[in-house]
Amino acid sequence: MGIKIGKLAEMSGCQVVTIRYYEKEGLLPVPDRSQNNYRLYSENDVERLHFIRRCRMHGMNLAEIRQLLAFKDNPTVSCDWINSLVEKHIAEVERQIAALRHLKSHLQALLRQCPGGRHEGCGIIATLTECGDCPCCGSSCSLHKAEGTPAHGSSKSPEAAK
Amino acid sequence: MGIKIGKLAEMSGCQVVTIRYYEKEGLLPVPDRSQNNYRLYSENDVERLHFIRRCRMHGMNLAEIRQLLAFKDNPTVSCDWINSLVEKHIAEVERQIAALRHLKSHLQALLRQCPGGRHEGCGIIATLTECGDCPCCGSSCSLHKAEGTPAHGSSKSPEAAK
DNA sequence: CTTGACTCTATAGCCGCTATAGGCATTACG
DNA sequence: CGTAATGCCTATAGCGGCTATAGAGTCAAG
Repeated sequence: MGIKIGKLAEMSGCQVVTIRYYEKEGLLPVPDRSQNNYRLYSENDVERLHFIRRCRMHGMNLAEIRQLLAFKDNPTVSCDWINSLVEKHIAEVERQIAALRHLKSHLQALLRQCPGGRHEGCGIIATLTECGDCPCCGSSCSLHKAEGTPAHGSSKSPEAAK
Repeated sequence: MGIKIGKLAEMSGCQVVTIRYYEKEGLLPVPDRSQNNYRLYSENDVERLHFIRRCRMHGMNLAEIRQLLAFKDNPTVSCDWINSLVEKHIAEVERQIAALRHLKSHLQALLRQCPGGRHEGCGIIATLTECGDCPCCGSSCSLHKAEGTPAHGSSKSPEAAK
């Protein structure tokens, strides 16, 4: 008892600022303070933070984690909704995998448009400029509509937790 | 010539605000204005916006699109870097697919922990609480580290463009 | 003449953090 | 004892790619 925030961060593999953020978001309880105003955590908090981190890695967002924590703290109703939640996530993951596979085939088709080394008339630019149906799957291709494809280009480098 | 922003939005399948946003970001040129201060676009702008949208659907971020547009406007150098860019995206997409597949197996494992209908001792909660190795792949499982898994839970519903 | 559809600007919010600035507390070393 | 390196504190702003809201001007139809 009396774990400081840096130690907790180390134990849970997340950042100090993230812990304070979770506190602000109401996922972690307001902790005791030492006489010099440092946050002091207990073993309970360690477990709770681990739970939160594990949920995050399973793709849960903070609102869902809040619900799960509320249930965990006070499991008065059936947990069927948790099964449904997980099923919903599985379906969403499957949707994303399908979208990414589709995207991949598009990108591969793009690559074939340009053999490289050329100084003008890049086939990739040309293909991206064309208004016609896509060479991969025609006018009904879902890439022609706004689809919930994750913007992989903007994902941070993992930088594996030290 | 003289396409108003609403029409352009309709033609390109994106929102009016998004067009203004692209202008602010320097992807679309500052357009002419009608005498009542409405933006007026040309066929060139239509093509440019289509190009941008198509790039977005291929997972390019705005910085990358800026580069592609600069090249398109003034293709003085070799386009090899565009091939590399697309290859980089393919690799990233593959990484995400692998991560999502892994995540899916985790979620499915979670589902098996709880047959449902029970009023306490939910197996999913218990599994997420446990500190031990994950039931799917042991302590070395990448889900135990911070991995660049897209937060599918927070993705907006596609709401397919009208 | 009012209603409704469209346009304009400016600002704030979304998510889950991450970064920065400025300051206090503790500890190690000389 | 001084001082430098940590670690902790608060508060605020920024990331990406939009989306939402507020408040106001413009225009055509009924």
